[in-house]
Amino acid sequence: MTDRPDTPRSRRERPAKPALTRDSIVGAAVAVLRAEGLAKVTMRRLAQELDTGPASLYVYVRNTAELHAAVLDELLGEIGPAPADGPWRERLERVLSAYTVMLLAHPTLARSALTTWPSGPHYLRLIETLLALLDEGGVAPARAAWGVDLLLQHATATAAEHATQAPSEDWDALRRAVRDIDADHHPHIAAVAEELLSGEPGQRLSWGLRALILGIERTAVPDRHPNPSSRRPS
Amino acid sequence: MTDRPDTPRSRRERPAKPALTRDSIVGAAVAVLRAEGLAKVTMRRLAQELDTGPASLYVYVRNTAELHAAVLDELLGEIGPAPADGPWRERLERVLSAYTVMLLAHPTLARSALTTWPSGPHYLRLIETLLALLDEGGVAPARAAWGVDLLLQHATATAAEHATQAPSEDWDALRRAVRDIDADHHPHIAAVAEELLSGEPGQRLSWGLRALILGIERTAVPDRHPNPSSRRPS
DNA sequence: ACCTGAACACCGTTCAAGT
DNA sequence: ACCTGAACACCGTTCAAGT
Repeated sequence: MTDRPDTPRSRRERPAKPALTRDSIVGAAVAVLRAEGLAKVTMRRLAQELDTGPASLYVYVRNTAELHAAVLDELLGEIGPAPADGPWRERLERVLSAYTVMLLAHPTLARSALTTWPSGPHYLRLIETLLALLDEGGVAPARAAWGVDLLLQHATATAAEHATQAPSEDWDALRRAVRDIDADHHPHIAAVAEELLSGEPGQRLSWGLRALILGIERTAVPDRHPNPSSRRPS
Repeated sequence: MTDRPDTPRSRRERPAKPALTRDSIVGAAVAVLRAEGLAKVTMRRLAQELDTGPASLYVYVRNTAELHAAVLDELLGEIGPAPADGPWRERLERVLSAYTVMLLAHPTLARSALTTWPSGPHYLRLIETLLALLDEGGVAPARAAWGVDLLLQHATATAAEHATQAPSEDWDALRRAVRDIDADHHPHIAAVAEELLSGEPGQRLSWGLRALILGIERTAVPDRHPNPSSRRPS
């Protein structure tokens, strides 16, 4: 922040044009995300922020989707490490909740995370943490591997669901449709109408995660190399 | 298609301007979706298709998200009824697979379905079918109600994951990252690297659905009215 | 190699004015 | 009430030309 008079600067009006690098682009993207949401994290807006034209960004970032993935990985760095004590199930649930809560602050980012596979360092660290906890719980490695995918997908999709433009407008429509259902044509919906709509978001997330963990523990993954002699009972 | 000379028509060049109704808009949307994908199902394009200006569509459709939801419900009408024989688990899996396969043909539609809650008649019919199958399997109603949400979310998210613009580009990045992982820093990832990436999409979907169903069956939903005297063991 | 101005080909939505 | 032209305020991405 200190002004260094010996630094040559061609323009005096702006607070020093930042060097154009991948990091400076992602940094600007995170700043805009925080201040105005993902909708404003566009190539054009970032170019403006970095005092250049949109075309320049394409030297460092393949496209908008890749940029959003980089932003997500950056935010992922901010969820703390896994809690150290307590039963593994609870710790697993807490890590995934923290991930979901972070995404809930930026649901549109969750939406893009479902489509573009993140592969940054913080995402890999999260996967490592989840695998370690499942391993600690004695979950068979193959199930754990596929399970991580299922758990992250659930967490991400749960956050993404909240990325509506007009919040609770189509949710209202569904609620009305379920409440006013014709019991003759849809007896099962009518019977559980209240339950379909009940529950705090936090309760439903927690229930979903626990159901998933149980299912992962107890559902055998198909053999990768179908070889009768090496088949172990599961 | 027959030309009826007695029908008054102000313009002779176009094949008769269709009446502007919600149905004609959704119909045009489905046609464009089939021919060119959801990316082209825009207000402007539809207006052009219906020989009017984009502003006219807003009389019948609140916004683009609502339009996409209507399109999804329309397509939902085309997946046949639930299979009649076989164990309930298998039939449940088959209904959800059919839903997923339909969405896989239009992954971007799956993406929007995660955000905008559909509430059309065909979607309600699907929910009814799922509840009926879970009921047949003896799954407690409250678990079935929350479970339907989980199952549909999984099916939708699985399809949405395939909605990449540049297919298998970031997936390649993740695969490289996992294969080249540093075993010292990420021992668990290194140990199951192959499993993380293994499996046919169909196998993983099937495994995921079975894990979910099991978890739903066996995970108790929290009491809605916490009342000690009415608490039943689960 | 890196950077960019300008262009191409689009968007969603609103609003005042018409019928 | 229904419909619309025109405008407002944007997009992502490419490419030829510059340094």
